[in-house]
Order: sequence, then structure tokens, then C-alpha cells
Amino acid sequence: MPHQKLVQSDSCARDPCFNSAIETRIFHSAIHQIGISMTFRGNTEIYGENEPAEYLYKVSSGAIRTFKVLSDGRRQIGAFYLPGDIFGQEVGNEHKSSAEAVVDSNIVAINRGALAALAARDGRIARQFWALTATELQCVQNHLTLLIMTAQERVSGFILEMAKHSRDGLEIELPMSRQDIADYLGLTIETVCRTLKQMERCSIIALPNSRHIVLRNRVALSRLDA
Amino acid sequence: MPHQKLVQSDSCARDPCFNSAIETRIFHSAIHQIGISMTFRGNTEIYGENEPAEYLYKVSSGAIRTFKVLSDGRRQIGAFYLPGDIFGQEVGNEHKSSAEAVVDSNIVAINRGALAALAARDGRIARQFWALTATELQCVQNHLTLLIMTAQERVSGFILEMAKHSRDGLEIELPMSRQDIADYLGLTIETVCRTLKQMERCSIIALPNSRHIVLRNRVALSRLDA
DNA sequence: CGACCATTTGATATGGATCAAGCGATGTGG
DNA sequence: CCACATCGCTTGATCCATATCAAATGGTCG
Repeated sequence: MPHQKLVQSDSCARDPCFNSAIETRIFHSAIHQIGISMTFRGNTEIYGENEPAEYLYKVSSGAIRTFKVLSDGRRQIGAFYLPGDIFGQEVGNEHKSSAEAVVDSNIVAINRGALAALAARDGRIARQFWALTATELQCVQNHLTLLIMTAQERVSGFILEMAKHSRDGLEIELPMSRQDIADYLGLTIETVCRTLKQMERCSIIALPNSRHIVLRNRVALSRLDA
Repeated sequence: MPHQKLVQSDSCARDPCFNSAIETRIFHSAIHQIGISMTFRGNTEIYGENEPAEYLYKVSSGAIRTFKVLSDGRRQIGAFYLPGDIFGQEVGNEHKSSAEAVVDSNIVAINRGALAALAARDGRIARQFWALTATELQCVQNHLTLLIMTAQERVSGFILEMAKHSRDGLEIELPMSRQDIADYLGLTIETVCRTLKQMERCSIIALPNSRHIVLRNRVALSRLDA
């Protein structure tokens, strides 16, 4: 799960080649100055695979998923982006994934060309711009590690990721469906359900309803995640 | 599989924010000028997880694997680096994986600080420096896609990747063991063996010996890879 | 209230893991 | 030069985690 805050608080902050908290703030305020605010209803497309990547997006509210659909219809969700996260940064000129709003969402769109122009004049902006790719890399690598693990480990990994985004780190409001979670973790809906249920039986979590998870035993949960 | 050539020939080349073939050449010649050549025997460590990332490395000959070992001993190979590839680029100041020579290898080590200094004076170098992260991202994303597929698809994906590195794209010399392949694909040795054998039975590939694969039917192979 | 869709739960099937030999190179010492 | 130990690979038999198929439940909206 991409997460701008990670960049500030993690190892990256110490790397002279990367960003600092101050630069991050400058960058985000630049985004809001040159960006255009937009609204998307849940389950609507923001951009499609192979489309030219003209814009970068910052999530103001809601949740976004990026994904690829394989030839046989299987869907691989690459990431979920939550408020504060930036998505749409690509390696080339084209989007390598599609992006959809998971629920009704507000996002700020920033023209990549305009941002590049700013970056050309301000090294701090340039560093932040590049740091997006680095953050992305970090997230994909974590995701990769999840995919070689057992169902239990994947689900606990997912819950712990989501918990980082929640206010208190204990109560999680899931914007996404079971199918979304399954496609993110490379499992089926049924396995996700059963695994969650089993964790509930062990009093590791509580499931007041299908979109709400409460952490009851974080230590046990972390243990499940290898 | 990271692959500098990818950066030149792929979509990235068209992105003004990224590199061009000329810049790539300038970058690589800079590496050879400020880099120190080193030799590693097969199965020896180049760097370990969490060590400070002082150097960047370019493979001259041989093959390198980067990997993480999970708490329970499972090993996840993140990538194989073959001649021409650059590895050791990290998001922060520390290596997030360990690196080992797969077979006896020659590599050129470049001080990251020295490269950063060059980059500060030459935007072309800076772009290339950053493009490394982008290339890495691209590769991890491909790897991620492999891991949600069936054993057959993973193995064919792997073979096709390796074929890109071979001279004629048909005859593949594998530097790595079955265990390495298994740990890269998230499978067991036995499954890798059986899958290869089955492809041989279908005349999709030939296996003159365990380290040599010959593509007999590339179309059928690509079809297996979703 | 009834239709609809997401989620849960249950029963069964299966792909890949695990366990266990066998085999074929490579190397070592007698 | 040949037994023999070693190590990586292959092959076979069995098991199990997760997928698949099927049905029940429950929440939401007209």
C-alpha cells in the first residue's frame, strides 16, 4: 500500500538522494496549487492500461485501486491508494495499469508536464517527484513478499498494512470488497472470508461487519505475518 | 530480471523524464571510469540485508541473485542480474536484500556518493541514476504478476525472461540452480523440475542437461504465459 | 415485501507441497 | 583406475492448503 508518510518516516528520509519531510510538504502544497480537484463515483475508471500518463493524482478522500486484467480475465490488484497517497506515476509515458475509484473519491489531478517544469527549476520538487517511484518500488516489494506466503500470512500482512492507515491503528474501515482483497492477495473470496473468520475465532480480530475489522491481539497477528 | 537494455528499448526511452540511449551510454562509461572491478566466487556474499548501501554494482560477467530470508528460513529471490545489469540501487540508505554471486562473477563497484556528485553536475547522469529505480520497479511488477499465476505460467514466464538475455533468444544457459529458480518463482524444486519435464514432453522446450534449455516452440510457450 | 448482490458457509476437487527413493554427475582417497 | 561418498537433479507416492462448486444468509434499495 503506497503511503507518502512512509517516505517521511522511513529510512528514505535519511538518504541525501531522497526527500525530507520539508520537501514533502513543499511538494504536496505545489500539487494543491497546480492541481485540479475531481470527483469519481465508486467503481468508475480513472484511467486505463496503455493510456498516455498525462496526470499524477493525489487522493483527497475515498480509495483507489490500480490493477491489470490478464488475458483469461484474472485481475491482479497492484495497490490500493488511500487519502494522502499519490498514484499514476509510471515508469514510461503510458499507464501500465488501470485505475478505478473503489468508493466515491475526491482526487487532485496534476499535469505531469507542469510538475516536470517545476521540478526543472526546483531540485527539491524533482527529488520528490522521483521519490514517488521509489515509494512505489518499496510497496511492490512488500507486496511481492506477501505473495509467496500462506493465506494466513497474506491476510495478516494485509490487515497490518491497512492498520497503518487507520487513525488509531486498531479500528479499520475497509473501503474495498472481499473480491478486491482477494485480487490483491492472489487468493479467492472464500479463502479471504474463511481466514478472517478463523482469526476472529482465535480472538485476534473482531469483525463487527464485513467492512470493519478491529485488532484484538496485534502481537498474535504480527506473528502470523512471517 | 533487471535488464539495462530494457531501459533503452522500452517505453521508458520515450519519456522525457527518463533516459535515452545516449544518456545510458554516457552513464555506463562513467561507471567504468569511476568504478572498481571485483571478482566473486559462486555462492559468496556481495552484501547483506540492512548493510549500508555504499556501492552500486554493474555485472560484467557471471550472475547475481538478490534475496530475502524470512524468519522461518524460506528464501525469496527478488531478482537475478546478468551481464550488463546494474544492482544494489536501494530506496533508502540500506540494502533491503542480500546479494550473492550465483557463479563466479566479475562486477564493477561504483561508490554511490561519487555517482551522486557526478549526477549533481550532470542532469543526464542524474536521470540515469533515477532510471535504475524505475527499471527495478518495472521488473518487480513483472515478477509480481508471475507470482499470481500457475506453476506452468510462472516457469514459462521465467524461461521467456531468460531467453531475452540469451544471444539468439533460443538457447539458454542457466547460471542458477533449480533451487534458485524455485525460490524466484515461489515454487518447490520438484514442481520446477516436473513442469520443465512436462514442457519437454510437449516439445515446447528441450533439456539437453539441467543447465541448458532450448526453445522448440516459442509460440506455445508464450501461450502458457498468460 | 421482494429482488439483488456481497458475503458467508459447506462439500468436494485439485495443484502443488511434502516425503521418500533413485539417478547421474563430480570429486576424493585407497 | 576404481570403489565410494556427495550433491544436485529427477521421479514417484501421498498429503494438504486452497480453489472450485454450490447453497444459505444477510444487508440494501426500489
